[in-house]
Amino acid sequence: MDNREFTFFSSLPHHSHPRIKEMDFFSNSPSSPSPRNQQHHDADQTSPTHLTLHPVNTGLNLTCAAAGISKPQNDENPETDQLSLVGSELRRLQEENHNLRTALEQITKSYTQLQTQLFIALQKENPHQMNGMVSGLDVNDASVSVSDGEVSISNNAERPQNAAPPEDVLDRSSSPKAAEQDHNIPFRKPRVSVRARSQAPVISDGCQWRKYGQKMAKGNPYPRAYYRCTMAVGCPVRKQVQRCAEDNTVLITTYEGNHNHPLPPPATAMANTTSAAATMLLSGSTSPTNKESLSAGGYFSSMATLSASAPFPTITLDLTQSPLPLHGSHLLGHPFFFSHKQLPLVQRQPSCMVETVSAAIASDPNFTTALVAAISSIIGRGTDATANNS
DNA sequence: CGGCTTTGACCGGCGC
DNA sequence: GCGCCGGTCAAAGCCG
Repeated sequence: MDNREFTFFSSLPHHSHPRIKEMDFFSNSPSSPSPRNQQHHDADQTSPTHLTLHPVNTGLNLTCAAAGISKPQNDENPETDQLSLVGSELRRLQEENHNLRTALEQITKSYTQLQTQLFIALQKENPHQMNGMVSGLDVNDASVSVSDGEVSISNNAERPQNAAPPEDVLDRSSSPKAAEQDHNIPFRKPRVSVRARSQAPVISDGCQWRKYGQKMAKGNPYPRAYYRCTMAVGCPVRKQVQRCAEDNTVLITTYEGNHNHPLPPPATAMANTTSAAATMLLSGSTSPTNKESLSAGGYFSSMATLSASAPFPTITLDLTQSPLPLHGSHLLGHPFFFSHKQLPLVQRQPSCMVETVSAAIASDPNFTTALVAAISSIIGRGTDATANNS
């Protein structure tokens, strides 16, 4: 697996350091090597009570620390000048930060698109090799597209050559044989599988589900339950819930199909974030080493895989590493896995995506739940988008 | 009474 | 062709 994404994103903090170095507001020395050192300076020199500066709230603490400095024996004018200097520097840095974030957004977007295009091009150029890599996908009929940060996973074998509205796609989902007869191509539905630790029989994901069956699956002592989405009439989305045979604390939820209705707010909010995750997952694998799965380059390699070993192309998210691998070395650089504590002041991502995910990871115990619903929606929107584009 | 779960029957795909 | 298996159906029962 290549580490280009890792290198790309993990380089961000390094790039940021020289900028942050200029933001040593509290040190008498104009050059502090890092925000961490900045904190030490602050605690050691200006606050005998070990005033700690949270990296995210540096601005707030800056005000407090500056106000807390009482040096009556010193002349007031140099301090005022210093404050004004700090203020102007802060404004300059904010502007610079804005520019950097804009540039980063653009670069990230371009990079993701290029990765996707390269992957598709490689598939077409070397179908035999790629067939070995994605044995379950009909390479010539599978496509991955990214638009506006949203990923579209589609298998053109599922739909006719002429344009078809989402409803038609959904209809075919319920009658796979018809699609197979029409195109003489095996029908494959994309799926999203989420592994999460839960003692509950099922994780609530904001949608309403109705159980319509339960079976004992081979090789697993735990029954597999079948659910159908009942949030809207005729919604074809289904999910299977089963405990992991090896670890009964792990609940495996597999989603299939496209919602034909708006998602609940929690799922909708997370949909954008997980679409980014899926984008990274799909775009990071131009040279997979595993023949059965396309592992996400860099950040998602430890928790998400795109498996095409059939019969269904399946994205699997492993959320059983609890807590989430926020402290894993190669995840630190990914926007998806930024925690607030690790975000330097000027490197907070501009989109609400990062805010939402970071907050969810850090504080929301239902993160997994929301994530599940969101991923489910991604597959739906992706297929719909591709169907509409064709 | 409507919606949901339960559970055995049924169906189609697939491998031998 | 047969049996296995996964997935779905639908009748019966439960529950608020």
